[in-house]
Amino acid sequence: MRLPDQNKRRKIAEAAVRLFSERPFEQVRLEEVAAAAGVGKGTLYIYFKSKDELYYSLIYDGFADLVKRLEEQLRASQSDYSGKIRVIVSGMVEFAQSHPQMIDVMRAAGVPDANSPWGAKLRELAQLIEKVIRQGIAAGELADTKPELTALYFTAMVRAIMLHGPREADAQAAAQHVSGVILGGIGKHGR
Amino acid sequence: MRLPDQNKRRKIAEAAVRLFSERPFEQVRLEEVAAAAGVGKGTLYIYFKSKDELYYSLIYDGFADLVKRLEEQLRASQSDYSGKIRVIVSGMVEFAQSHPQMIDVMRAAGVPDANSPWGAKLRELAQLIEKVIRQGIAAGELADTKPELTALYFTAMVRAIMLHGPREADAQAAAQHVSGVILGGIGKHGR
Amino acid sequence: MRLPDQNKRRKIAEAAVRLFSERPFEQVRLEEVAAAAGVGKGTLYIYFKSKDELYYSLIYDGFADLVKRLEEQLRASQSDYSGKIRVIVSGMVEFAQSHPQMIDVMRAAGVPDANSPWGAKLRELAQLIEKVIRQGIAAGELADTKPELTALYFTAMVRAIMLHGPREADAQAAAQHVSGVILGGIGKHGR
Amino acid sequence: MRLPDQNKRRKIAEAAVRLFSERPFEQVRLEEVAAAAGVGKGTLYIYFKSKDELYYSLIYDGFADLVKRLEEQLRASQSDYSGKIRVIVSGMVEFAQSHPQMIDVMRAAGVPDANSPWGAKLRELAQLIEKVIRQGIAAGELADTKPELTALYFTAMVRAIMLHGPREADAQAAAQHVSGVILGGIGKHGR
DNA sequence: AATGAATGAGCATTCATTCAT
DNA sequence: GATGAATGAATGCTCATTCAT
Repeated sequence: MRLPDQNKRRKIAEAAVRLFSERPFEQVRLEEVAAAAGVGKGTLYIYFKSKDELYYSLIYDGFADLVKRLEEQLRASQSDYSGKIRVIVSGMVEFAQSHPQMIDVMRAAGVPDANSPWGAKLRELAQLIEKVIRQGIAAGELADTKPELTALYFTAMVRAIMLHGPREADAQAAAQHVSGVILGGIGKHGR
Repeated sequence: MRLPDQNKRRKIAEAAVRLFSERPFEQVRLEEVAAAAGVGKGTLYIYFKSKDELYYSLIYDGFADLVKRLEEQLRASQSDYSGKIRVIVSGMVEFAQSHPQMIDVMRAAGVPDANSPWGAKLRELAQLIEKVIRQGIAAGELADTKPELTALYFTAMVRAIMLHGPREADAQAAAQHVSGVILGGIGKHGR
Repeated sequence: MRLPDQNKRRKIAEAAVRLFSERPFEQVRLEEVAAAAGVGKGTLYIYFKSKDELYYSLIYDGFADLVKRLEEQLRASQSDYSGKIRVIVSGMVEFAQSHPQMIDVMRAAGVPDANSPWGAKLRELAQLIEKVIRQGIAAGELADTKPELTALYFTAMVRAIMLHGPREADAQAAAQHVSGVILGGIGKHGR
Repeated sequence: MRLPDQNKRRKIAEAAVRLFSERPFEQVRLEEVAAAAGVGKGTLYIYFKSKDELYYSLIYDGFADLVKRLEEQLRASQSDYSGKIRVIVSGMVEFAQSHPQMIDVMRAAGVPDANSPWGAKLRELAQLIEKVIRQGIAAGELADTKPELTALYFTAMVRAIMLHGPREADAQAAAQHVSGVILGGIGKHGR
């Protein structure tokens, strides 16, 4: 008797992420996913209850991973709040780079149901960012009238660059730019 | 002999926009679109070659409309470049508000094929924004190292608010915030 | 525009009855039914909501037809109650002969849900028989302590002959035998 | 080395009979049977070659058991032929009562292939009954032109009562009624 | 032009059976 | 012997598209 192989689950997830990032949900056949993962079609159903569950669990895992990384990086960071903002943006860009699929996966997954596990994770990410901004404001280092909206811009901007930005764009340079705009805007100050 | 009835075409387009904004592409049945438009299923094929063509032509028309409005508003505007930026953001938010479907329609439509008509329109919008920024820089009023990236942020931020922003959010207040962040960032400039 | 063709519905029903009588429900593929009926697979779903509905509507129609025939034949018959019993058995055997499939179709359909339309029809048949027996009893011509059980024997006996009886068995001779056993059993023997 | 455990085989058979009597063949999953029997799915295949074999062997065993009981009861009985008929019907009803599943199991099992082991057993039952009738005729106690058909009625009538008869129906009263109808029909009425 | 009946490719999911452990 | 993870054939149903009327 073989035991449920978590390694196999990972192979399936990886194959699925790849395919779901290439084509929208409904155009990905589970048969392909199985073939790409090197398993039988039925095996998918041992590890995931349905196509939907497979799909959404990928998104959830992706976000959960990102949130976890950011929390660790923020905890480790000793910098001021501008620095923390840069850490967040940089982390998000880096994540988007090493998981190029996730961006597309997220694209295809419409507006999250607030109650869905992955919708909750997305909200968690926004709240993490919002918290940092508020702390920065309290520390007198940042100024923002609607941090909850600004938090949304982070993901939106990173996503925009990843999706539509020039392909050659050096990721860290892009991250710098995003951080720069968020922190300083494009208006000339000091005048 | 009846001529292709442009009025009927519009009724179909309106019904389609409504439905495509409620559910993703693959979940909208042409039969529903026909029913909602009050025409027969076969009639759709007189005015649109296929489901895809119907869908993408909606997006194209939406963007074309937006670009046209913005060009007019910018031409009419006498303000400085900060003001022009505000005009653009405000126009985009207003458009998103009066065409709440478009946002979702755009969401569902993956990364545009650069060659597709609607991809071209989207690019046109970005270039319009980029041009204003560059002119602002030339005029010494704005500062931005990568205007082509910043241009992307506009749509991304407006979209983020529309999709995930607090429902009560007053649209023009949100537009102000977006403009504010773009123009001034959230860092205290100590100046 | 073609109108829903009731002729086509009948062709489908006929093909389905044939196939369902050859093999049990789950072994009949709708694709075969469609092919046998000379229509496309999707056409089945225009006339029947699902495989189940197709199946049960066949049974219902079969029973409804039988009940209707029997009622007519009884109304036309001038004979005494023994004669009426013979009319019923003869009608049932004749029906089973001209619809050899129905017997098997009914076989596959387990115990009828009392609430299902076809369960109701089956009950109607039993009640029709029971009523005749009770009238015969009231007329002093028949004697039976449990007409509601006897009514059940009719279908059971006809079915048994059709399913397991010798193939050469002349149908009307078999009907005679069934009637004979039943009447011998419940007829008063002048003692 | 363990020997094939006949106790385990029986547990599987019991679980299977229960489930096959609740739902038709194709709706019973072997996984359930295994679970209900408290064994692993693979174990079923040690004791039964396939789902079909499991199923038909249940039916065979049921009929074999019934035939064996009837033969014993007939051998023990000292009564006349009417009495023997009553013994048979009573035995069948009793059997159906204590094996309520078998009735349904038999229902689901289409017309027996005459060559299948269980088809042969069913035939054996019919022949047992037929033989008694013929002996009764020879003894001048019964009269029947087609004992081979009458034999079929036994099972049919018992089955009808079990499947469709009123639930409250006292089993032995029902048996009496069946015997009564049959005997009234084939008994000499002193004329 | 307009219609909706007809079509059939396409696909998620189930489940009997196998086989590595 | 016993197990249950793995497999993939099999099938009901949907829906974009066509076309007879």
